[in-house]
Amino acid sequence: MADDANSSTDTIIEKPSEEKPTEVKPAEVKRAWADEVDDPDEEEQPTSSTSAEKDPELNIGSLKIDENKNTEKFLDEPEEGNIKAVTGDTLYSTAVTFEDLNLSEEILKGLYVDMKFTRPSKIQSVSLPMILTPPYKDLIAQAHNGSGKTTCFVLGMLSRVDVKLRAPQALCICPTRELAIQNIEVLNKMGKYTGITSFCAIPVDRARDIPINKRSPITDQIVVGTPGTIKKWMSVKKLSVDDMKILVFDEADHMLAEDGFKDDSLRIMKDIEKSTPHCQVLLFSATFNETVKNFVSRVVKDGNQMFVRKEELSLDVVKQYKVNCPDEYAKIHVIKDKIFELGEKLGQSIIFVHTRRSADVLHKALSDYGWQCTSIHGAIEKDHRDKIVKEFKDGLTQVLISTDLLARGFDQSQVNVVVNYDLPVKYEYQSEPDYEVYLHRCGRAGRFGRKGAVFNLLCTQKEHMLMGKIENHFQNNIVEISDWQNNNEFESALKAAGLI
DNA sequence: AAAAAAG
Repeated sequence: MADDANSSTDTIIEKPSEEKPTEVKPAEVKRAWADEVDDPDEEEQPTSSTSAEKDPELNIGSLKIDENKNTEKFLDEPEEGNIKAVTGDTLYSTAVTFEDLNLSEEILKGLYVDMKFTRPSKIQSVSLPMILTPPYKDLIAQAHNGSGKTTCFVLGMLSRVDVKLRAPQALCICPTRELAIQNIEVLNKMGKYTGITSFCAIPVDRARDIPINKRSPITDQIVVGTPGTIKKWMSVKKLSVDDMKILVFDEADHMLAEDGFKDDSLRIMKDIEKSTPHCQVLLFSATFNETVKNFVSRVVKDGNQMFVRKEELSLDVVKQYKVNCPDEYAKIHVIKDKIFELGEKLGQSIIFVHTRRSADVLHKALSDYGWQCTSIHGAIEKDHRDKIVKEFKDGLTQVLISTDLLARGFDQSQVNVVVNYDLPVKYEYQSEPDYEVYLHRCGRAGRFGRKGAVFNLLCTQKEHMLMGKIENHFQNNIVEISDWQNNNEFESALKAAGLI
């Protein structure tokens, strides 16, 4: 990463007349998310003269907002540490309010009334002007888990499509069915008053599937789905890309990784390029390792880029612990006696496991002890997967066992405990931890700056070694719980995490 | 020695 790349905003280019350009200010101050409202720095950052002319109440460049505005959401919001904006020759204004973005009345209504949003988060205020301002440059955006990336690309898609044109104009590609469903739900809620319609292109159980040749072409403006199904719809010409204006990759590092969906993603990108000269490409993720960062920077050459340093990516508000477990039995008992008994009344928990089989085994073991929980992985019937997720999101279940199916993107604000029953490892080198997946798993807790705790259950020498590498990688100290049977240790852990 | 998607 070019560390000096954050100062390239000196050239002003022609902007639409009603826009008042101000400098993109890469946040350089390190701070914990939850400190945001108490942080005196917030109010003392220099104000740019252009924004002062525009509205004396509005202090663009800092995060101060009109005091008449409801700042409730503001209090909850995570603060982005160290974003670097490489803006090339285009100057963008950061948005302090959603009104600053020239969003339509209909979209604003969806944001305020249905989403109950009051003000853009940091990533939103920086990236949305880049997305919505001509010449609609491509964008690679990295921001913390739970900081509101989905809103960025959903608003981008909603704003850029023409509701009068009954043809697909925006496409969002996700790594799992669950994420596609979640994104389309956000989209539909935010776009409720726009008249824009959407289509979810994901695999369904065969019993419910309508043969594709019997289906009519998609006329919805926005399509959200998984790579295989999108490719299938495109190949039979039921998904036209002729009018495509904006292409989004959610969890983009995984979508463009060698061992992820690279081939599918590039195929789709090229097919769109062939039939539409100017389709804006947006890549969003909380993680971009060096390899994939280099690759995506080549794929999306002339776009805007914002990255976060890896040491600042680990969420401070989500406290991480390592639990010494002498054997597998101890791991199960930690979950049974500590996570269930202490954690249950605190909210919801997700337990991550390495394989489908261990998900089944753990689920059965806990059920045999009489504990209610559910489990999800890719070998489960799709209708049932949807049901498990819905029950969990509706708060009907408290503990969900999952493979890495839900490691990325899954957004359930009530989750404040994550358990790594085993640590994620790289496929090629199983002695190397998968740092990105680790971070994504942790990110299931502490959504939008909320408190959370992660318990890593360690048994073998290898697991301790993996843990050490993770601590070293993110340069953070993970507190040890030495006695897995000690209630006091768990209680003080939960207390330190702010959960009790 | 994997997960997911999809075939």
